[in-house]
Amino acid sequence: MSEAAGKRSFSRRPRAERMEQIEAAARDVFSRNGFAAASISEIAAGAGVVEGTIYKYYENKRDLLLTVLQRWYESMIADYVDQLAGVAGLRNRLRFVIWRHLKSIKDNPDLCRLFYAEVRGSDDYYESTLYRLNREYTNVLMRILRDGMAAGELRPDLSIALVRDMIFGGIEHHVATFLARRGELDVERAAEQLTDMVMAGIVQPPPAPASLGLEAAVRRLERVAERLDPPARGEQQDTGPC
Amino acid sequence: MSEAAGKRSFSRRPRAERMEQIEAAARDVFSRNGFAAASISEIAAGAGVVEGTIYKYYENKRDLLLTVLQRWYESMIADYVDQLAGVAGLRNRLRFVIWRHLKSIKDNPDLCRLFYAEVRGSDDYYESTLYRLNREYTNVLMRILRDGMAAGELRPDLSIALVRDMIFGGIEHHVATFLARRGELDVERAAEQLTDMVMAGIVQPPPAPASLGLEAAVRRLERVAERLDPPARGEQQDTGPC
Amino acid sequence: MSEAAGKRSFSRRPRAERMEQIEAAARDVFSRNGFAAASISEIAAGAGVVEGTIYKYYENKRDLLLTVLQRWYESMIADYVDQLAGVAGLRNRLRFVIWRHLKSIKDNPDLCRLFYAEVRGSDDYYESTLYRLNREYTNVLMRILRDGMAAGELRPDLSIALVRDMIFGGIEHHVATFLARRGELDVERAAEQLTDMVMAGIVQPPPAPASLGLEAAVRRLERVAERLDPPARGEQQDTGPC
Amino acid sequence: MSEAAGKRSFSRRPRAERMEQIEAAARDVFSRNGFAAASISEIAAGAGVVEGTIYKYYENKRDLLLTVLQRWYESMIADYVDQLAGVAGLRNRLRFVIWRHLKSIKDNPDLCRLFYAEVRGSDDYYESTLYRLNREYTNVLMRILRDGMAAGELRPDLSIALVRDMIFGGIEHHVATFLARRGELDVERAAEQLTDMVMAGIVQPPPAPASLGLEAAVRRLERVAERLDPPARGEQQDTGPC
DNA sequence: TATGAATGAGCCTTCATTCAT
DNA sequence: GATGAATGAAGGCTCATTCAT
Repeated sequence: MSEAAGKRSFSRRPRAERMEQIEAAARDVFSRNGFAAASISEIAAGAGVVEGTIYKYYENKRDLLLTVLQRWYESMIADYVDQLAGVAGLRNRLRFVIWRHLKSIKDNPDLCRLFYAEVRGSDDYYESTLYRLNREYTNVLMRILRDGMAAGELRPDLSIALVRDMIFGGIEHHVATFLARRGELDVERAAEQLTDMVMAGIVQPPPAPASLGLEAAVRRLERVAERLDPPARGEQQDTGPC
Repeated sequence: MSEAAGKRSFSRRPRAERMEQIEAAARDVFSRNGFAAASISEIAAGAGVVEGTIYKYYENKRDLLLTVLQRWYESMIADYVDQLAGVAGLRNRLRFVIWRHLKSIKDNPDLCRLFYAEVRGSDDYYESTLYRLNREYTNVLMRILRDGMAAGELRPDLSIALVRDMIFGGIEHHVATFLARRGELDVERAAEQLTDMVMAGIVQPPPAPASLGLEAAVRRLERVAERLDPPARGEQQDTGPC
Repeated sequence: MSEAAGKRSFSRRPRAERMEQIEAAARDVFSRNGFAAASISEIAAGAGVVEGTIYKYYENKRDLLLTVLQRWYESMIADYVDQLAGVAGLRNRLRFVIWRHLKSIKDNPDLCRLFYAEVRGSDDYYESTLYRLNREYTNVLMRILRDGMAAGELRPDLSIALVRDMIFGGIEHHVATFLARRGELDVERAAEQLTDMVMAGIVQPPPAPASLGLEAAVRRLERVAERLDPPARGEQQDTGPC
Repeated sequence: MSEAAGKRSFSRRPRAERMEQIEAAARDVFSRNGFAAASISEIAAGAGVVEGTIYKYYENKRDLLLTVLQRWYESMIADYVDQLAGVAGLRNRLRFVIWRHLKSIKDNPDLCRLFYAEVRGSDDYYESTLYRLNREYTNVLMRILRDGMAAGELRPDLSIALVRDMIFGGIEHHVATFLARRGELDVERAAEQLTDMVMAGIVQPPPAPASLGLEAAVRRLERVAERLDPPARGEQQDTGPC
């Protein structure tokens, strides 16, 4: 029902307007109360229609919720690829994706909460348009990763999907307290740190022990060479005692 | 279990035993139907008591859910620290934490789903015992990270909390399809990959400093060789000493 | 009334009509069982609607009760003032008020019992419309009393409110056994006696001032007679002149 | 059960003590919450016993309420007649009864409210001990009234029962706002006014028109007598001109 | 005598959804 | 297309009372 957006184009305008009214009201009420506590009658009142009218446009309450979230995702995707095109370099692109995701959450915590709490994890999600949109959305990151891997910038043994999980999962976990209205969210800082961590990992790169052994070996060779031919040119090395 | 069909047939039991019966039944029913669709009467029937009895032990339906999940968390925490004590080395410990978390999810996907879908994200969560247990649980990882940082094994500029978010968030995102009964979960593989990714990041390390040193050393050796025997032949190899 | 047994058989009715149906059924059920023992489902069945319909018109069970009693009060007030306008003289008006109140109780003992037992004395009563109606109702008496006082017919030192309490309280106490189905109620007799008692009090009036004056006058006449004809006979009587 | 207060005298002490504890707790809880909202478990907790124990002493919750109110009535009756014996004169005695009743209400508004709201008007009341006590209590007034009537102090045509209704009903109506915690209660003032009103009624005793006519007639007769025999002795009268 | 675990019957209420107008 | 009255199922929860221990 909601998918069939406008069959007869000559009556499309009022229909689209009605739907916008309803969806705006629904977004408000759902955001404020959550799905279960939201009532169709309140949404109807907010949209200036009666309950029955809503069922002319949406199959049921849940369809309305999904539609509201769909609109959100559509708006998020709209200029995503375009904007990304202006960002060059693996790191920058990765950071952009992370930053943008954090920003979307910060800008619409209520919708985000709805999505996390009411939609994702439910059985019908994987058959929904919302799921397809979500895949489209996350695929942007996947492509960046694949490109980076093809370019040799990323380790070839990685599971791209797992990297995606780590990024979106990490973000989601990070914003949990913010979404629960129990903490702030510093988008810039989190984006920077997450990008950094994802890129470079967490371990302190130790002075590579392997090359130390090689170094030592080379030095011994050099000493040998020096005995044969004492240093006289420009390069300095620490030499052992005689 | 459902033999007690007689009228007013008591079966006075110690408090703990009754609670175990009820909680077992509740775990089943909640797991099967989710919170909303679970009915107290079904739980009561499963436990072999009447509905009223349940309210002697639990404030309300939600309290019962939280208690069931509490018991799960308690059991997860029970031997956690002990087991971890047997694991040495930052990487191993990190991998153990990740592996164990994945394993808990794989072993109890239903409870896990309940926790994600019904509890976390609700308003009362942050005041619940469950929240305290969850903090206790995640603190194990936090301590490992802090120790690793103190030992200089981890980069000192990290946000420990963000590392935790990335790990648990990454796991959660990764298991989503499994929890939705739409995919398998390879605990070992995921643990290994996640540990690796978290530790080392995703970028292809640029030719390590060691190899840089080797290059330099080789050049020096070439120069030595040139002194002994000016270049005349085509191929060069490192030869042993006399 | 209960013909509508078909599945999903609507019988769309104007709002007022539906409410009348429901209130009639409610009045019956409440009267028969009292508030607590009355069940919404029984009321709904009696009204030929389903339970949910009742909640379209009334907030809750109690609101329904209050509405039922409101209607009663409204009907009592409807022609009250008009009828009273046809009654002249303080005593007659007072008697009419008392008589009418007794009559209302006799005509609707069930509603009256409901009002006394379930509403008056509860916390929400003083905020209810019913309370306002009750004040309106009793104010009719108050005005009569005030008028009587202004006209000098009533003692000026009276507390009007206390007179009202004595009248309505007296009536209420008097009808208690009748309401408890343990006695009869003779409206005419009670109205007459109460009016009389309220008006004149209970004490035996000492020989009225008028008779005192008569006594004195007779004595004076005797003295006049003595002057004309000094006492010589035994018995004295008042004799005419000449 | 509660009526059989102490069969075996050797275990009476502890039994009586227990009952006192329970009744004290019950009085508190009933007073605070009313009958319906009072829970046996709260009463039990307040008395330091378990629910089951209460049923050893009282048949059921209502029996406990009636017992609590019985104790109150017993205490009210205890010294009633004695005190009244010290009051002489119909008016004084009547005022004492009214005053004492008002005072009892003021001292125990909660118990009074319970009695009015929960007991009186219920079906079992007329069979209860409480009813017998109440009759005993009101009979004190009835006797006063009968005595007053026999002594000629009260009008012989009164319905004693109706006078009682007017007094107790008037009091009850008057204290209603106080019991609803919405007004104060001035015992002395109310007692005085009510006594006065009951005794003397509300009408302004008019200068008896009948005796005025007689007076005038007598005066004419006196003027006749004066013409026959002009005034010369000590008694003064207001005489007309001429 | 005291305990206190267990009983068990019901009712109010909600609200998404339908469909006659 | 819009209306909005009516549906109707479903379930959490309470608490006085009982009775085995």
